[in-house]
Amino acid sequence: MTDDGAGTTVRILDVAERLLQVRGYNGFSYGDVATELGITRAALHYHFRGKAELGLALIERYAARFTTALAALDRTAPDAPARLRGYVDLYRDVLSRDRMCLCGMLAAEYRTLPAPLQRSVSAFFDANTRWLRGVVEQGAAEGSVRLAGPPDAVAAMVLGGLEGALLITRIDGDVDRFTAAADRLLDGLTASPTAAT
Amino acid sequence: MTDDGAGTTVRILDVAERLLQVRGYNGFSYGDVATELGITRAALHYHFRGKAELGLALIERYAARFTTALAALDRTAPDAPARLRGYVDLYRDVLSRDRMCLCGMLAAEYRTLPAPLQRSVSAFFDANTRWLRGVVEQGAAEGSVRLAGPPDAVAAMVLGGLEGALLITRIDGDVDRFTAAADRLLDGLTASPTAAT
DNA sequence: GTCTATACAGCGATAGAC
DNA sequence: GTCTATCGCTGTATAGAC
Repeated sequence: MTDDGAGTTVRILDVAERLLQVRGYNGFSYGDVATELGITRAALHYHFRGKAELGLALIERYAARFTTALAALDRTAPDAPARLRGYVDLYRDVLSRDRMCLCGMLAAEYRTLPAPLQRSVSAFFDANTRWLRGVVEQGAAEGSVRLAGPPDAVAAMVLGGLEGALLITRIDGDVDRFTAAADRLLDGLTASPTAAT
Repeated sequence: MTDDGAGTTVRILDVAERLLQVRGYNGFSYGDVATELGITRAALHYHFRGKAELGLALIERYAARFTTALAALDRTAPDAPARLRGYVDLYRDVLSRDRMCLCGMLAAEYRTLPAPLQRSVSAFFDANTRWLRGVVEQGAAEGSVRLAGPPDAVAAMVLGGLEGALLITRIDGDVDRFTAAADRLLDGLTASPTAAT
């Protein structure tokens, strides 16, 4: 391979990603990352010109992973309700690792971010909303999803609902409470009132 | 009155509150507040021993205001659906001033907060969840709310859904998108799929 | 590719004058 | 109640040795 041997760049990304998801962009420093890796801050500047570049790389890697996961759901999930359940699972996995969604965290700090990061965060949510809108439109067409409003509004509700449930339940790390809240969110969409989980 | 003349303490709280709701706890400094008020950082330390004490005062004032607003809803709103709509309005008002919910912001930064702030943030969400649970239980009893699961889970869904919708729509300040998403959140609760109210 | 050394701005906080 | 002055620490970032 043509990487840098031990894959220092990847190890930096891994550590920084965890710090960003747990503490936020303004809550971790180059020093935190360097200390944890046993290298110096100066060494970090070799791999990433500055904190903004590191942050941008983190968003892009995260968004790429998400895109892959959504494509996998498109392939494997048989129908819209299954895709929505799979989408919820993506968020629950984040919570079960004691983290906030990387872009949800950056959404809170949005006004303090360098412009390129703002653009990437915004693009992440646009892509998620588009995917969700497609799923609920498909579900409405095949009769498995009940649309009580414009597909865009339903997509925004699902996206916001999951980000918010993550934000709140992460306080005490209660995965069951997240799951219960997410189930209520979905069964207003996918279930007839008699078939609750 | 027995205040400090021009009400400097209140003016500090007002400025700091806005900075906290827009930039987050780790995104503003004593210097930011002092500069905006035309005083020095040292003067700030006269009114608040440190940033943590300022933060605590901000949460407590915010929570007290919220408690007052919820009590007002209990008095003025005729039934559960009206109370829920009034609750949504509280969040929309925050968004229309281009801010994030103060405690929602602190929830994102939770892991970086001093312990007293963590306790206060946690208490804020507990109080909101209790109030929402009471409202949906009342609504279920009077037949105006359809409970698809435990009242606690429904309350968590509403709270998380609104915090998340706020978090996401604040990116481009789209109040209409927030309203649309919040409406979808509520009409899964207050409308039956076969017969809207 | 990683280091030492360093620069410089900003942070929260304190002491003491006015 | 606000100021000046100062402290100690941390922040990001750079230059240049190895």
